[in-house]
Amino acid sequence: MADNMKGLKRTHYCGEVEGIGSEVTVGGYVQKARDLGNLIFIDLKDRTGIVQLAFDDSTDREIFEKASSCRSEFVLMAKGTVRERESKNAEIKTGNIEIFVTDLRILAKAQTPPFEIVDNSNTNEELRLKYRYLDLRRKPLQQNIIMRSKIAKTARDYFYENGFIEIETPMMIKSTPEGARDYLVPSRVHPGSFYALPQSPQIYKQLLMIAGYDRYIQLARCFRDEDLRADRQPEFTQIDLEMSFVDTEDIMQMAEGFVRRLFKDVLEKDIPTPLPRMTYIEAMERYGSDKPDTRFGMEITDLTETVKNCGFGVFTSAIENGGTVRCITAKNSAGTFTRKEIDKLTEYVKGIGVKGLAYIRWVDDAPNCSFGKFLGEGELEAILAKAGAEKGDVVFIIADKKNTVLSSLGALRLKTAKQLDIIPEGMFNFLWITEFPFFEWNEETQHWDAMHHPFTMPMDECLQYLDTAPEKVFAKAYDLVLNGTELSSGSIRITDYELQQKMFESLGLTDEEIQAKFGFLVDAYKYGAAPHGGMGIGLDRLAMIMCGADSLRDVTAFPKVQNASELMSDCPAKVDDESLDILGIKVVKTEE
RNA sequence: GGCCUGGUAGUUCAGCUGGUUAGAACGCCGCCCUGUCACGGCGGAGGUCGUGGGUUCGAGUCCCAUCCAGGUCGCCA
Repeated sequence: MADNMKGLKRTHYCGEVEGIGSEVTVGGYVQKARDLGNLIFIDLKDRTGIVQLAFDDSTDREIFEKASSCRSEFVLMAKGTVRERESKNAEIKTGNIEIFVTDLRILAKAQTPPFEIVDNSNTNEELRLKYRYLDLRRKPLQQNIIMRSKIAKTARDYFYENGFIEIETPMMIKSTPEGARDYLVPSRVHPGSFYALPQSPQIYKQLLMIAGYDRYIQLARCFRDEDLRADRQPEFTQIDLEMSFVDTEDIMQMAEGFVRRLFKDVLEKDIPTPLPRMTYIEAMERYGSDKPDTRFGMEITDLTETVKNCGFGVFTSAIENGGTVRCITAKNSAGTFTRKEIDKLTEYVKGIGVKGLAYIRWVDDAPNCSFGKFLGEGELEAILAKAGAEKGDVVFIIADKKNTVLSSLGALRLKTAKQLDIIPEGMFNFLWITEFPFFEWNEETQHWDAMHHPFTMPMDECLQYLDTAPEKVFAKAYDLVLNGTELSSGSIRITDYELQQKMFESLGLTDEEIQAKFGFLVDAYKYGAAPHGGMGIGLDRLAMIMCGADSLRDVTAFPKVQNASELMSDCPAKVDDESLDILGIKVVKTEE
């Protein structure tokens, strides 16, 4: 039987013990016990830090015996006198003192954990996730979770101070087949009918604006049944907000105020505002991405004019077919990008839909050009000059349709930068991306889709092209990018009933479809709505970047793994037939 | 769904072109130790080499399949 806490009350957290000569009581987990024979030291930890417990020959024998039986991760409560250490430890906050223990309780023994619970654990993540409650005892993870809490608090503080009202929207809603796949929840009362978990509170927050709540905020859980990435979990949290009587500028300013406040309060960093802005088109042209990482250069160069008359058929035929030829120049990379490494990069870009990768690798005096034998006199020099290449550089060139060239060079830019390790640490580069195209041509279905969502307001000057030239319509949409990660996405909404109808028509939706999918929302706008818009800021991604973590798993208490299961509880799991019967569900296909 | 990487004591890893009894460090257990803090010393236990099949006189090692995990493309209005 374990001891109890009777007669003891905690006076201090471990990391906060002070006051030589005073009597304190602490509780915590054994980090490490050092038994020197007639002298025992125990490092006791809690979420605030570590304090050393000391036992020697003047310690009561019973307590001493108990101390010598302590093992890692035992849960203890100890009462004693704070005294100066004979030899100090500058590494820890409480390194000058120790507690000479006069009462010790073993509140719980602990099995030897399946992995060592230490700060710099190298243990396989699969195992740590299976025993997540042990992994969460580690300091780095505790600090991340605590920082996440501070971020959430700052968000509430800031937006409450600015007149926002926190309102909860439902977690069980109607499935809308647009966008990501929904997680479905079967209804018992209506067999064969399903709720969906929200991908975002989008529709509800717009309804709240119609209802006159003016400024809304919610730390909203969102769900998307799509494959995971390091920066994508199937359930995640958004700092979701919406404002009335505003245009783009007002919302961006509000968001910038939040960013400034957040980094000041949580990281004590000054983020200069206004934050830089870039249109979608400029971002694509310069970085090949709608979420460019601007912490390093290596921007895309257009070689089309330079090579349009050159002897290399791959380039000229791409241009003749309306395509383009562009490149990125990786400075001082010829040592890293050997022929073998370039072959790997070629395979990589082929995987994202490009036919090939041309390169010029400039080592020594003679640039090694993959298409050199097709070039006439002076042509190689012209390309190198245009690309800004010098000795030691490698130029990567792709010729294809414009969109393909830009996005593949954008991907290559990131990959090569990571390989070259030229992305600076400790920087926080924010960037607004504005003026998104409203429509996106869908090759599969051969019609125009909404790039953002169909309630997004077109820019005022683009309304004239709605019927005639959809490609010229840009949206009042704005994404906030941080270090190449899409942090937030927002827009001004269409508040005009007639315009909304027109947008649906342009997207090829029939009246029946509109009514079935968004009938209640469309109807609501008949009753009058102030101009409004908002955004959703990814709390998890924000926490990940602010913590310097590489994965959302490091800032999520109980994350899912790549196949969307949770290793600790082993969910999702089958349910018994009776439960299915009640729901009127029959499983016809199962994974073996 | 595609591609890439990985899976060997509790943990992190080594194990060459197939060849005696599969090793190391840390952890764990026992004994010793009065100023440790990566304590130290001595001793010990611990392995179906992810799983299944195949090739071979012989497989941790080669081949096929499969499972699990990570990364990524598709996907993510």
